[in-house]
Amino acid sequence: MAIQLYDSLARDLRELKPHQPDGVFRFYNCGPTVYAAAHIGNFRTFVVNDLLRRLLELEFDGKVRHVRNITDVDDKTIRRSREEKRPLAEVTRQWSDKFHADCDALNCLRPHVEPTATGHIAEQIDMIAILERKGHAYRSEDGSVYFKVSSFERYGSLSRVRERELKLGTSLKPASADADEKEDGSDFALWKAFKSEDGDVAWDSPWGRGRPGWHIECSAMSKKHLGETIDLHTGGVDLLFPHHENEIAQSECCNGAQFSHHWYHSEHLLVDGRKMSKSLGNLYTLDEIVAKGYSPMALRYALLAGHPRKQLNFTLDSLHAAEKALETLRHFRAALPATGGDPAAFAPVYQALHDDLNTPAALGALFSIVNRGPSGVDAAAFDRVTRAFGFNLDAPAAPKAEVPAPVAALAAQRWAAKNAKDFAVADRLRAEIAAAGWSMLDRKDGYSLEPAKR
RNA sequence: GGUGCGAUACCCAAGUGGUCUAAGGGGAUGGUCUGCAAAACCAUUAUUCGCGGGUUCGAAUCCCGCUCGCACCUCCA
Repeated sequence: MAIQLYDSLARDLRELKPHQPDGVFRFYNCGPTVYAAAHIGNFRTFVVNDLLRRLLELEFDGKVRHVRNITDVDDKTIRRSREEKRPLAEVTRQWSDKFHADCDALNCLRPHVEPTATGHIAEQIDMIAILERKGHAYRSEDGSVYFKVSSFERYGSLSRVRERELKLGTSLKPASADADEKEDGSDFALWKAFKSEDGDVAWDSPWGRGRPGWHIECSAMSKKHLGETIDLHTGGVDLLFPHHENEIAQSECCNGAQFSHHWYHSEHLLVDGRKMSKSLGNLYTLDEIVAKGYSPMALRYALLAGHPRKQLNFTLDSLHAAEKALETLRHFRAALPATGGDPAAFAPVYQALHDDLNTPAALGALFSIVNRGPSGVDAAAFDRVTRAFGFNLDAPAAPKAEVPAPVAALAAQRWAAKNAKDFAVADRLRAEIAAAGWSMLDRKDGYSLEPAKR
């Protein structure tokens, strides 16, 4: 069964397939802005895209070209660089590295190409120049260049922004900082003239010194690395408008060709039923999750436990559930015979994944198989299916915490008491160890200590 | 004000006209095992799907109304 995926532009499920004669599936995923550690909401999008990438590679026999950019110049990165009095490149390098480390921990495959905005200034300038030449862009007094939205008939087809604008109450129309420079409020910057706040971040261009606007980078990098027309463009729902709407306008006006055959947007993560925000204190990074004793793999599982096109309410309970579920999969894998079994047994799992990335249904189908027991299950087929999900079952469940000396001493005493069959003392010591927040696990030949489970 | 999404057991979450007396995970409870625990394994845990109408032989699923929640509306994945 082919992969069916919701298309945000067509507003319907559509089959994913390569459109170029070489049969390579071209896939662009809007990547992170590297000015701080990414949070778990960002990672939901990247984990979902990683799952999609894995399914595409299975479906098209590895003929997939996955591009995910890094936004390394924008208002936020510049602000961070100035606040810390460090060069922009140093700041963005730090957070790119951190992003990569986090993605590795979450078992996300590296994209085949990971272009940066600063590495594609010339390509962006080229596109802007073409847009200006074709009459889709204009210069303002200060040397900025704006895209003329009214010059693109189909503008708003992705987000239906036209309908929205018509009905928009005037009171809510926000005053944009550069409103005076634009001919129309919905026009957007292609090139931003240099301002003193930009410090030393500036490039020469036909319009003077400045820097590219945000939207143009994806159009330029997509064109360079995948061509004028791609098979799929993805990102979080927040990018639907204005970012992707603007990308379509720029790319199609510049190239005179359809930009992407398919658009996909994954929904946002909520934390404890609310939007993540610093003021609510519910914004987590991967490091914070790990510090709470959960594994990155559990986070991956938890992020896939809800349907990607539905808001997912993330809670620490969901990480606990994920950790347990992964443990069940590990035990099941260990119980599988080396060979034999029906390789087609996991078809319902793939079927659910191919049906618009229905990860909850797919996990349900997987556990239905697991619950029937290991006999007759093909180990290699099981490994393929866990690899498709991107679950690395060899990854440690959780980092080992250091046992405090007093707890270790109590444990040694209890082990001695137990071996002396002084069970009253042994039980008392177990209770003390538990009160200290630890569990003592007895085996025939010894014992180990673990932080107490909730 | 506009746009979109959602409401399924204690929590999370599939299912969108009959195979649903509703998948799956967590939790809880009981059992096997264990000196006792833990882990593992086994079993149980919604005749019901926000509320009220309607359509249909048949509805969690379609239609109408209502209530509640969430998100988005110019640079946030």
